[in-house]
Amino acid sequence: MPLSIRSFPRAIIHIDGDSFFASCEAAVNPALKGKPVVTGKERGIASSMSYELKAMGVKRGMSLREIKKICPEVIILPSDYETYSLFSKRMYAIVRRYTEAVEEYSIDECFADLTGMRRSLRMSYEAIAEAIKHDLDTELGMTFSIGLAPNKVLAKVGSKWKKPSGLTIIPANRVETYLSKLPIDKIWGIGPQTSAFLKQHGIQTSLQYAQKPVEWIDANMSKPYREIWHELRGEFVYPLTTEEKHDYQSISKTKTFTPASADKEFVFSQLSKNIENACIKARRYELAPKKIFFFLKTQEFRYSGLELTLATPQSLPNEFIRLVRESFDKVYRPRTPYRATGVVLMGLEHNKEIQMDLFGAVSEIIKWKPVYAAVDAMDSKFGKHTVYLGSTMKAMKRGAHTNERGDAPGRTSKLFKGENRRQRIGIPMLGEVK
DNA sequence: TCTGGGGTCCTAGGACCC
DNA sequence: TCTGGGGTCCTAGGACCC
Repeated sequence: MPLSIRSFPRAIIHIDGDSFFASCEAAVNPALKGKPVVTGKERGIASSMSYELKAMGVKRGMSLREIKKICPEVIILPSDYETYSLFSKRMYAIVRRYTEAVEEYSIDECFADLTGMRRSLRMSYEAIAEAIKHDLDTELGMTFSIGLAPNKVLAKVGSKWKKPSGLTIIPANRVETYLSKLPIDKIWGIGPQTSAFLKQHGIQTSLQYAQKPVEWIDANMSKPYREIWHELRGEFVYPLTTEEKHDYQSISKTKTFTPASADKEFVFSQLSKNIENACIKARRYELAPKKIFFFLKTQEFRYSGLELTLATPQSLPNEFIRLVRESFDKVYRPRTPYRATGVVLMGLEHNKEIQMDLFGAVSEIIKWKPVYAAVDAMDSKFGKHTVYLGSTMKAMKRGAHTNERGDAPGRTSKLFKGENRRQRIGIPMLGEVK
């Protein structure tokens, strides 16, 4: 019995940039086209690689040393997220020429809802998908893979079906063809834990999962996996999130440093820097966290951390740094080499909602406000960390010669030429925060 | 996969209230 | 003082994604 006989109740496309970071690099520098290119130099492991390298068996996460053995003429580039984000924005803009209903899912992927567009565009869904692909490929100078299906999960199956540069259409009445040989762990949202569980119950393929009786699904699976089951059967469950992001549940900043360090002040300054960065982001979205979680990560990848709560939600780093300083010794173990620190800001409220009842605390915040407004203005003019706190200084100095991407001349993208974005002045003007 | 960095959502259980 | 039932909020931990 067919899973679903309805034709297209909805037409959802998923668009996925092929080898996105490596392709952006080649689009900016055409001399790289057709060459084995990998990004991730700053980490020493591959984050994105061109199809020339994929053909040789190079995979994400592989060490660059290993890749050099496989392909001695490989071109290794550091990640340049500013350029990639720019291409990402261009991708969204092109898709929006066809429909406003676009979900910006990640830097190299988006969903769009084409339902009802056949009439206004006088094109079939297939023709619309082809036109979008044509515009993306020619205008961005790289290829994209597209899936067209009745929902997001199946559109994802489609975009992965043929890569690179594929366009795969999965109508509801042909779902079985695509799912019958597709391993269940290839489905978006089904990870190693769930596929191991399903395997124990004799389920290997996506079709076997989709064909399980609803009673079995309800009795054995939690909500996310019940929803996936419905989508695999051609139903529309997951709506697109098309509004611009203006809210976060949490904001986090973590940074690894090599080599690991047992120097207490250095480790603390790394935390201080992460706090500053997280607060910059919170202010950009006008969010005020009321809780902070900070942690240290040892060389052995063990974590120790602490969660702290503020009397008043706010987004200026001073108070967070003071709090973290106070309880730092509860987390830090002397003579232990740490490889990373991180902070997570939680309980985020929109600034307007902050009540003005705790007079002392609020007036303290108000006092600092103009200072940070100026800091944010300088950052947007000259680049991040034009100005930073004294407690962050150790981290800034060391950053220049550790694994920071750095701002070496010549690596600044041509796309930002003249904008002076990467310039760093580094005046510790706010002084030490105790 | 010898391991970056940034997120989301769901579930179960406890505290507390009526 | 005890019991029953129901609601809300919060937290910790798990699983997954790019």
